[in-house]
Amino acid sequence: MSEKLVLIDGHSIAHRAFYGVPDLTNSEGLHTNAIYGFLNIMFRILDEENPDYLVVTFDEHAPTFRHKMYEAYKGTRKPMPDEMREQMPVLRQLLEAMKINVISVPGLEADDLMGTLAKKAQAEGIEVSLVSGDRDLLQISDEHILIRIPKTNYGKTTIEDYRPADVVAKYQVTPKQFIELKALMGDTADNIPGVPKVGEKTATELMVTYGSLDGIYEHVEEIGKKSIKESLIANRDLADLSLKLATIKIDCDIELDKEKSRADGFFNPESYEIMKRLGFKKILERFSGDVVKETAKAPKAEVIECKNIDEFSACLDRAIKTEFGLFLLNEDGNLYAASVCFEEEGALKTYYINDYMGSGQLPDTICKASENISGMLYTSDIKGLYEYLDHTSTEHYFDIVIGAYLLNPLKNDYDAESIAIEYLDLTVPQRKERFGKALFSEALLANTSEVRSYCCDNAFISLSAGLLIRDKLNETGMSSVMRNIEMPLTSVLYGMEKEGVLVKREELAAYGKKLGVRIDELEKEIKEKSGEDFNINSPKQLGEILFEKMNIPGGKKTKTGYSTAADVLEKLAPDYPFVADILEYRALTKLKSTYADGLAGFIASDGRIHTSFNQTITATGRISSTDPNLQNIPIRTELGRQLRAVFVPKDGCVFVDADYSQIELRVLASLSGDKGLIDAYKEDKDIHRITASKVFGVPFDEVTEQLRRNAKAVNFGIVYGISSFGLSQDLSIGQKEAKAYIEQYFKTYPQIKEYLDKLVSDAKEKGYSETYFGRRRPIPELKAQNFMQRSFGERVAMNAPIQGTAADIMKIAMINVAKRLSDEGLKSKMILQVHDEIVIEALKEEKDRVCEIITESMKNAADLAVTLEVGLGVGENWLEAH
DNA sequence: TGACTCACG
DNA sequence: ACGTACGTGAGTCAG
Repeated sequence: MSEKLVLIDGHSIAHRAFYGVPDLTNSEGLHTNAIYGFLNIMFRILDEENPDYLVVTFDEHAPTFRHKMYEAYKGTRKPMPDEMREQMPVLRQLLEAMKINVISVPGLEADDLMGTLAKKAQAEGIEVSLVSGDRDLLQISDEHILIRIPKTNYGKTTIEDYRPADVVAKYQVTPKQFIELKALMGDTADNIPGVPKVGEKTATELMVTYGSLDGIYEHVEEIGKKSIKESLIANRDLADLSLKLATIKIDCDIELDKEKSRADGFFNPESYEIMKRLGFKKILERFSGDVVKETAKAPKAEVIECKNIDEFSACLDRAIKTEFGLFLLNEDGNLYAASVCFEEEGALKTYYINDYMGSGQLPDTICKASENISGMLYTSDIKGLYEYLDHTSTEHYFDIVIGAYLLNPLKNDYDAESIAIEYLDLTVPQRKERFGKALFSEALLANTSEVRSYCCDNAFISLSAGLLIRDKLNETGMSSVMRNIEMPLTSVLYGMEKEGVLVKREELAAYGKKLGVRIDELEKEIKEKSGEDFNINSPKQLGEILFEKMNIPGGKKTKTGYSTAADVLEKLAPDYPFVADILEYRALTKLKSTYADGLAGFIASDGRIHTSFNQTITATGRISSTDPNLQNIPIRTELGRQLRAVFVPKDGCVFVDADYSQIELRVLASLSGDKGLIDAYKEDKDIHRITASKVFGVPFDEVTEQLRRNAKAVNFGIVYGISSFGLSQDLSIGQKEAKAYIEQYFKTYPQIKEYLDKLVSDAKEKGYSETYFGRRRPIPELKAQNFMQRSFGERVAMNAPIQGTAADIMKIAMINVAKRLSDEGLKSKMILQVHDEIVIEALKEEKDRVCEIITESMKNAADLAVTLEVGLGVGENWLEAH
């Protein structure tokens, strides 16, 4: 098999990446999107092709010969944006660290370099793949030179491959003719003038008819269109110049250094350091554990292994009087080992105890120590440690994961290793790199010293990063959110997860069975009507059946085929009963697989479902729920909401369910200070109806249902960061009409408009938005060049403070509810939260008191210009209570 | 693994 | 002109 070379046009791929990948910056504020996008494209190609050689070429900035020829004639290239310019040297530095042959020759364009290298490699019998964003290269495509043009859309990369046949198929000309085609039509981006009046269509037609530039001029008199003919004749010199400009050189004075170009050695300590600095976590995973260990710095604190539990206990007693990092090695309900890091005699020390097969007293020792902390405990994921810690108060606890989340809630995860990189510039191996897929119990037997190192690293990171994170929270004004909201909430959520919610297993099964019967009927009917045995759950197959086989109008969408989304199908359903069947089938299978069957798998041995409430996921400050998600249990359809009847209180209890009424709109009214909206709320009447009355100028009592619906949609839209398009979609009206509604709305409530504008301008200036309580959300999209991204940023700037403030209020309410239940010695327990709703499993005898507590706590969670109203329900199941 | 769809606020 | 509502999580298909 012949050898293979991948040649990458560095500048053009970086350029593509820069405009295709959303704005990214590392912790130093360096923009990284072009580098990141470049690497993704490069790795994608390398993974696909596994070449023997790899070369990346760059343009030198000095004007090149070909350009000079034209620049003398007219104009120059557009300058590179600063955000991209600053990335280029870093990219080259990284590629060089990866031992990649990076070539640039002053005075030579990347095209010419690549053309030459490709041809020379080909002459040696090497297969070449040439990667560029620039279609100029198509001219050197041949049977052994494949031109690959990556396109990045929505961060997703597709690659167009061109062999000569593909060039002919797409442009109707051979690669060689492609040069002349280009000479005729010109290319402003490449400064090729072309022949005036000749565009892509004319040029193609001429080339197809006469075969070449010379051919065209030989027959120039035969050309029918007078203006074209005249332009061709008058501009022969321009055509010749353009041809020279468009021709890529294949005879530059450069050789392919095969040894230097070997495609290996990418993942070494040097490149790891740079990737780490750039913050490319996903790519760091490509490095082997050995490289990671090599780059890891020497021990960060002296490690001392305790011989027995008493020794460790003594260390803990010293630690709890000061600031200390704690790490607990636990898995599957077992606590195996612990480490504690603190300053002693002027030096950082980490004490470690391995209690696997030891005294068994470790949990007790930890718990007792935690009750007597006078200093501050720093750790990660404290909610997962409350099994072993006293959690009646969180005053002396600091969770670095939550701290890091508050500082930047946009990250995907906050494991200790990433925090170490970001805040300490310290690389430690991840669990996977140290132990692979082994359980801790297995690793403790196989590799005790690595486990010790893992534990001690973590305790060290908790303390050192914790102190930095604490300081940064102070600097950013978020220490109050941390201390008064997030940390107290950890123990509230722990309690809710531990309590869980009782589910009637048999009724859930019966519900699923009932769905199954109807699903089978529908499936049979759908397959009969369509005359086809196909997978109804496959959007691809379904789309083809609907829009091709059955010829239903309402055609295309999406990259992969027809859209079969509900909003598309709903428009068809009235005319096609078949489509209505599909919709019903979809709704029922969703209910069955996600809820009936899905939830059943989560019922624990105590008959209850214990979800996870995640505190570090959302960009706005809401909590989320997983495994299972109990925040999206159906309610909007009758059949779906029946499911809620299987969530029940235990014997002797009822559900008390409280929800905020329009909390986000009330927050908006308060924060904006809009007199009209605040007064509207004071009237204590249907807010959407009042809005309709004011906006549409209709007396309150004469507001029709339709008008009220419209006003409601606008109210929602405002909270989402209104756009006329979005509103028009929601209401199925024209965009003009939607725009008129919005303008009318802003005329009615002028201070809302002022407030929203200010949110956007403030966020643009600061780079982040802020809730009433000081929680921040960075909005890098506001600086994007791309209109779409920037508009998104603007909507986010309007929505995040509103959604986030509402989330803060709810969290405060939950903390107060939990505190009062506990202070008053009540046994009732908060068990669920669904953003604006709380469910309490209340003892029947405590029910009335619980209703008072929850209502008061929620109403008084914040002091706003508008009262927070709370709806209350009591019932024997969730359906009844809500 | 990503795209699509759909459940909730 | 660009191509959209804000915030989530889970199941399924198809490559």
